[in-house]
Amino acid sequence: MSKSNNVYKDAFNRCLRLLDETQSLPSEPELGTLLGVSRTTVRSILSRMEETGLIAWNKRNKTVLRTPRPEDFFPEEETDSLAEIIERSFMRRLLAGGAEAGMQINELELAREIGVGTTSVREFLIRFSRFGLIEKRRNSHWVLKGFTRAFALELTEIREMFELRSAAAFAELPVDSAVWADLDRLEVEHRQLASDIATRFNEFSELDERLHRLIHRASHNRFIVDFYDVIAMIFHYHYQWNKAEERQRNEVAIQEHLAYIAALKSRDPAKVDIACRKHLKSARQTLLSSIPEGRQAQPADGTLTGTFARA
Amino acid sequence: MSKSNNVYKDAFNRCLRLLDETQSLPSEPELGTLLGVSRTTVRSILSRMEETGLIAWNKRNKTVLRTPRPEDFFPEEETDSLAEIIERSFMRRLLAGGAEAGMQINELELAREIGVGTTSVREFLIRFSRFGLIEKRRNSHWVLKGFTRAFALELTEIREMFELRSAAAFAELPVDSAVWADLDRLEVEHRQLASDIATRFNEFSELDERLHRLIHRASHNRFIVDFYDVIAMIFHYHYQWNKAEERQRNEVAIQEHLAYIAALKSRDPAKVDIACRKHLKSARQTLLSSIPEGRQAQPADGTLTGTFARA
DNA sequence: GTAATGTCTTTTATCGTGAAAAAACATTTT
DNA sequence: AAAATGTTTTTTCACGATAAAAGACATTAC
Repeated sequence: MSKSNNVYKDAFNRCLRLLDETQSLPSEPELGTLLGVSRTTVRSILSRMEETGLIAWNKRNKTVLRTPRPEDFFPEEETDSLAEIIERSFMRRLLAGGAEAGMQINELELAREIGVGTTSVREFLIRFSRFGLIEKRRNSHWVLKGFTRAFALELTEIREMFELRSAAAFAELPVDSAVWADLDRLEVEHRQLASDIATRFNEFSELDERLHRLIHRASHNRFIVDFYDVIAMIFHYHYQWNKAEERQRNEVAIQEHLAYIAALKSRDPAKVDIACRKHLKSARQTLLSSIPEGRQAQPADGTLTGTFARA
Repeated sequence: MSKSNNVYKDAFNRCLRLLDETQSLPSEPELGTLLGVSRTTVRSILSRMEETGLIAWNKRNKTVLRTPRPEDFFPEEETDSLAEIIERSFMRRLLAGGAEAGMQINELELAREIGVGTTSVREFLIRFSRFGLIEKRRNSHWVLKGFTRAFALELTEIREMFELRSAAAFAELPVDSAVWADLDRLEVEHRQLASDIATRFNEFSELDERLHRLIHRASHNRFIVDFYDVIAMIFHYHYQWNKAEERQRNEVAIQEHLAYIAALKSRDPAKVDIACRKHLKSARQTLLSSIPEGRQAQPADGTLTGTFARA
């Protein structure tokens, strides 16, 4: 089947949303930058838009003829990259339970179950291995290390080390640095979210990631910045996994963030250290509480497949 | 061409060396464990040994008939795994000069030049990316970030953080822990090497890695332990790259190691901290001095190929 | 009856191939 | 002549296929 054209479909959908706002589209290179794709893909998009009567296209002239209808969009599920599909599928199996530490992971079976080629699965597993949840036996299978309490503790240990250092570096950034404006913007968004918490509490995770990434970037260390990918991945799935008291947890976290932001703005190392420690401590608690020691939940339905096999 | 049988060839060679010592070989499963391969591979090895008259093989009876001759061995270069071949080839290009930050890496070209399939190169690059020297542009090429001073500084920053913590954890290990025996053994080896330094100075790098890995393991943190892979890789190639004053550098390092070991054995946190800091500081100096700021050496011969292309 | 050997099956490692997407080059338009 | 469009080439991404290697099962030896 070779390669899916999800890049084209996704960019097409995003381009459709642009149509609402303007009467005519910009030049091809400009559109390419806007959508983050090559001109080749832009031209495919324009071709289809012309065919389906959305625009009239003649050289530099791309006039919008009508507003897009729901049926103009490609189905959402066709816009995901293979890597995303595999990751979701793999994580669902991992969190669905029955995936205990020490189990073997079978590339071929995983590929068959997801309905993709083995190469893509292999590449995914290699990329995924840096999260510390799986390990390769040379010339043989992968071993699941498990989403355990030990994992969470090791992860948070590094996180705390890195974030304390980054926060300290952040506070020392010159006052004319652009980060202070970014921080102000994040503060405003935090306040808005805090006042709308009843309805928008699930928007917190995105804000959370943005704040922490901003702080980590102050370290100017690629290993620290890259490590946030591990944290972000875990929290992304953790938020989906642990919905208990989500609203209350997020409400607390927002207040901690605001205190943290205030401390950073004070540029007082001692204050920064205290606020940072406090937030990290409760973040660790939240994560740990979602991983009961002897977690071995069985899947609710018959979904348990042979992806993970007893060793 | 599918897959090379380097696992078999390498295990065969290693098995040949066993022949010198014994009159008859152990059982197939035992040999498998010994050589780290499956019984399937063991049987292939035994078959060939029988064919070439090295052993007489009848069921459980594997009698050695003669000592192996040089021509019995497979050539060394046929025993390397593809991943090793690709890594060496890639690193040679990287260190040969002309590989400046920002350049593009071309998978196809790299594959062609090394004479392997693109899949293997892709997988290598994904694995290699965790070292922080290259970065992927989505749906597009890889970008070389370069073996620069900034890289070395970021690397050592993390290394120092991790090692100080590991060393502190090491000193707190109970006295009956097995690590103290390992440490004693390493101390002896260090002393032996120190007295033979004139002839064996190039054996230091292996000892260096063993000591640091032992210490890092005390952290009981997979991220810290795994990070040593990055350091090991860099130092491995760095040792090949920078031969200037190698003997003297290693002599100093051995003394620092011995002081470090003594500090650990004292189990006094303050002493450990001092010895660790001192050694890390000179390790950083050594690494930094091998990366002159404006390094842009051109290759000595016409080896510069299109693997790295100007952006 | 445990542990080896003998045989058969499954999985991993690697390649060549082809479509999607990017990038390079050539031509036109303003 | 700078920046767009039109055209061609190259590269990336993903698949199925195949030999090497691992693993499972059946049989024999002690």
